[in-house]
Amino acid sequence: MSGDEAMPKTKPEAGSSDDTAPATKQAVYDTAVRLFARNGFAATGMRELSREAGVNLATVNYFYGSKKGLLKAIIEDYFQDMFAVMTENLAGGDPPDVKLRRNIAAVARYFATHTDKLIIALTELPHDDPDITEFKAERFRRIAGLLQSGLGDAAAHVPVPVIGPAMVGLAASRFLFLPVLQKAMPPGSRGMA
Amino acid sequence: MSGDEAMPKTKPEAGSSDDTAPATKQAVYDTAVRLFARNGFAATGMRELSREAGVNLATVNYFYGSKKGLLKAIIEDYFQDMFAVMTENLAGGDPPDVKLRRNIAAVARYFATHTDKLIIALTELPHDDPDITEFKAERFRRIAGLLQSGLGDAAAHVPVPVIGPAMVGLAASRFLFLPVLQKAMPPGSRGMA
DNA sequence: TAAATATACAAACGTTCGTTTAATACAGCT
DNA sequence: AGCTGTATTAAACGAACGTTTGTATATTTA
Repeated sequence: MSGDEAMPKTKPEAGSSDDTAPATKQAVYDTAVRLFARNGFAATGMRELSREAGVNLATVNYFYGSKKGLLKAIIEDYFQDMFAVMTENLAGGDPPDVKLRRNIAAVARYFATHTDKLIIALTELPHDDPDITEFKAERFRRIAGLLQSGLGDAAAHVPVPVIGPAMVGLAASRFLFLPVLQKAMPPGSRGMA
Repeated sequence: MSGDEAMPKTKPEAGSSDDTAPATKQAVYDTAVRLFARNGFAATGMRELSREAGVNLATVNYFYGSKKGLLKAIIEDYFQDMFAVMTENLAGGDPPDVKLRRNIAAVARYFATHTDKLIIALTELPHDDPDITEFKAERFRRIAGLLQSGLGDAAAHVPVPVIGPAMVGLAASRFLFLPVLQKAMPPGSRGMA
């Protein structure tokens, strides 16, 4: 159960969306990631958000145009991160299985360190605001294409429709719901469903 | 890839929560399941709900006390279904692996036929309204205990913390997100992430 | 029949929503 | 100093929110 592949890279990680952004904008962004992930997008109000961020109400719309614009900025950011991670780990001349392995490890590490963004990107998925759905769909396609081309001919043996849901299942069971289920179980117990 | 176990049962399935319920109450319930699953709980308004159900606005609170009470009724219903399915399929003197296999098959079938309820029970999970979270947690514990006791000593080899997330992963990747991801991909394409 | 109960309704309650406007503070620059 | 553009603010907007009230209509019970 060991390999000698190089340690897969997960990106140095800039603060979030824009390094030159004013502190106020950054506070809005960070607070939104936290609140959207914790309480859901629809359940998070602009006043709660601005209050928690220590920022004026109008500041949110000033920087992001609208509440939905703020959500899109977060999602866009998430997919840019994923794109960077996968681009880096699927590159090189290594055998496809090595590249796939280290890519999955890197993505899993990204999930673990950016769980809030993962939650935002995944949990509202079944709810179809056509606008957001299409926005996400376009990014999904690019990621899928990246995986497809990164694996080359080997993609026929590990097709995206197989590896894709597998990774979603990993993310869902381990990073989205597992912490919740564990919290739900009595501390000494050892079960969940 | 075949077995001679009996066909696992998924329950005859009553309409929903109460067979003696007035048509109005039933309409509210069915519409709520559909809208909550499609648009999310927080994003679904009482007026939209009552309009779609062809029912007066106040009727919802009359039968379910509050919007949150309606959500709880749906979740309660979902867990009762699960409890019934698992009780039935984990019973009997068959070897634990047979019981486990047919139980998973039955649960998967329930997921496939009641995807809306599954979405409602799972997607809002990471968002912690303390009230709803505790409500779900208590049901989770009962389900976990059921699996634990149904497998007997064999639960040590397939512990609930292993089989639980596995089933959540199955539900998430196959019944929650897969349809969305497929819809997001161009028809002729064959990828997703 | 008379009383009681369950169901359904329209209208309005007070609150909160996301967004917009107009004004101000404060840089950097000429 | 005056000008310019970015950043920030308080105040207000109409719309929608979940809930409550009061009343009307069936249905059941006695």
